[in-house]
Amino acid sequence: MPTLQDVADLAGVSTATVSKVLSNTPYFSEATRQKVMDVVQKIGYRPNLAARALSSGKTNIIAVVFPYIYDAIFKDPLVMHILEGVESVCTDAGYNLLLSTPRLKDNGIDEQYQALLQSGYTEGIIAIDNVPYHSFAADAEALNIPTVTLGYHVANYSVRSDDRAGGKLALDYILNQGHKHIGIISVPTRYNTAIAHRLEGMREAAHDANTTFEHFHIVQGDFSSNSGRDAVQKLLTQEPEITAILSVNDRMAIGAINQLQAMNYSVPHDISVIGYDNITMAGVSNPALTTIDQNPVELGRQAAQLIFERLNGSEPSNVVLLPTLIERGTVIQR
Amino acid sequence: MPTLQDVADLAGVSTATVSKVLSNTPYFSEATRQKVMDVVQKIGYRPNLAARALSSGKTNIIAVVFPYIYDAIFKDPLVMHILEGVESVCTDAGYNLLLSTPRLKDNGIDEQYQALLQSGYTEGIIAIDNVPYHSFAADAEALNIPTVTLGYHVANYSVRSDDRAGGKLALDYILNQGHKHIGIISVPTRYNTAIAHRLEGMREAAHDANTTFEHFHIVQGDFSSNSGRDAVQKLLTQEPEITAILSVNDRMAIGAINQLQAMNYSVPHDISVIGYDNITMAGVSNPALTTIDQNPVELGRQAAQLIFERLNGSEPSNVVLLPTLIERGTVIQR
DNA sequence: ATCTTACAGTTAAGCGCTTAACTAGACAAT
DNA sequence: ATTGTCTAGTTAAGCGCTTAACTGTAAGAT
Repeated sequence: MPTLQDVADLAGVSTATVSKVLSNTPYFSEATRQKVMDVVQKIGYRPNLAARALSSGKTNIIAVVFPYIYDAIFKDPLVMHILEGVESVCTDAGYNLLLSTPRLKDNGIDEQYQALLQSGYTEGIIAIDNVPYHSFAADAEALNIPTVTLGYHVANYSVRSDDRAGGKLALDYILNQGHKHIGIISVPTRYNTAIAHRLEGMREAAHDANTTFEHFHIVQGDFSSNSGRDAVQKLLTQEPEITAILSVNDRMAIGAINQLQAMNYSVPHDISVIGYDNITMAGVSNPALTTIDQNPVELGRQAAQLIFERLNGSEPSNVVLLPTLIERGTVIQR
Repeated sequence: MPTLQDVADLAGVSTATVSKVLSNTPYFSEATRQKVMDVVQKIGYRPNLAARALSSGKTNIIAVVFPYIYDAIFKDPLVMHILEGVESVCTDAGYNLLLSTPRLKDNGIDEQYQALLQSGYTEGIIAIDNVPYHSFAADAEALNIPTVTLGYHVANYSVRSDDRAGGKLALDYILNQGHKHIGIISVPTRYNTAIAHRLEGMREAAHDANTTFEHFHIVQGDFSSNSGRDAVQKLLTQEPEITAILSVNDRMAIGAINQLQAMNYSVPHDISVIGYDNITMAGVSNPALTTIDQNPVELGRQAAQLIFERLNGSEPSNVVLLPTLIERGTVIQR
């Protein structure tokens, strides 16, 4: 593999000059630039990034951190869509993407993650950070690595979806369709701040509609569609008159629909269902699921943009994206 | 950030000794080992990987290469499951994962991908490589970077699912259930060698059952569930007596089911459907989809294992994994 | 008593870049 | 004629590791 030295020799200049030309640092003449670039082209020189990293600290690597916790992250389409957004911006900026999936250990520290942070490899970190009891982004910031958070942890430099608005949007919609007896499928919120916000939004919607959130029936699942099935059974024994079910994610909503159909309820005619996330499946389930879209690709994009702004020395402000309602076939007027 | 030199100074030994201790290279005494490790522990030293990479060529980075082509890879659950398997093995081996999504350019070369390959960052490459007209794995091998292929391209060092066996498995099953009038939803095979093999397997199954593949009706989709819907309509106008439909992926199968239901056919009573891939949705669709599972997580695992064997200097042989039939609710006896 | 051999550790070069500090010429201003 | 400033380039140090080559000691073999 050709080195800078090779280029310098062939072009008849010093390595410093080659380096300057390649990084567009003054001062050099147009003639020299040409000479250098010709050689670069000819021998197919490309810089050794490890050497550059060691010497300059610029690694051209952004790490995306997905904590490997309660839920298999590789099964979560939301995560993948975020990754898609991050990828597109990083690629355009000429950066490489490193995937880190730290585990939450008993002593609070994932050795490997810590080693990565201290390895000098990561110029910046984008971390999904919505587990209440540990912030992987904070680990990075502690080492002065520029970090952007997706979620609710660190106040500085974060992008997130407005889950409160999303929760409100969902319940507002259901209430506006005239539903009174409503069931909610949630998860234990200590696992997930985002979900807590969605419930807050629902509480707000209830209040605005002059009813109280406590009036509704709420059962806990664990994000899986099976837990959605179970939830339906609990819900219907608690309150057989339910006409609408809100789920805090689509998978449980789809599980709920399947269970309802198995119990010979018709969706939406007997019972309406609304989900949250707009996963692919929501568009092709039967009937197609009405749900809330967080626009996760855009979340990822914005996060990547924020990182680059930080790397360029500016102080970007947080971004909060508004979710949107996707009306499909599982909610009707009552 | 503390350096090797710091450790050496504090432990009262040379950097060479520290390096030896950390890499377990003989010769040093147990006493020295203790001294060094104590200091390492105390000041929280962790090696700078860029420096190590420059000096030794070992970067601790494996790149996973997903060509960004016809289909948005971040939407493909198969890719994600493979990634999951790769991740688990790499993490256990203490390696970091770099994600590369090269584009297929007109001149055949993705500058950024090429730059990555020549950057010295990647110790090994795992490439999904099933686009017939370009091998990204070959690009890497050309630069002497150990590569493992997922797919059909390079003969040396590859892991793949036995798509021929899978195709045969699917059609055998349908034929054994007594179906005679069969429709097949495929895609243009010049896009995808794996699909071509599945069709080959079906051809074999037909032959074994003393019928001919040409006897069946075959229509082309594009992997999307919408194209599955369209396919059903074409299929039923071509041959209204169809009692079973094979799709080469689950998404089209699910689209097909939705369309059938919309047309008031009952699945499986009027028409049986079998998919391929066993995506999450297959388990929770209604009725749940009978399909073929490639065990993609294991594919990823095996690929990672192969890479590490290559890095350790051995010459592993290719692995071919057998897919399995997942019997659920969309196929019945006729 | 001498020669090996094994062990414990050090010295120093070098991986391929970047960059601060320097040189030297050309031109403008005083 | 002197000083200052700008431009175009070079020299050389250094980033934090690894590793080949070397030194010195102690034990074992003859």
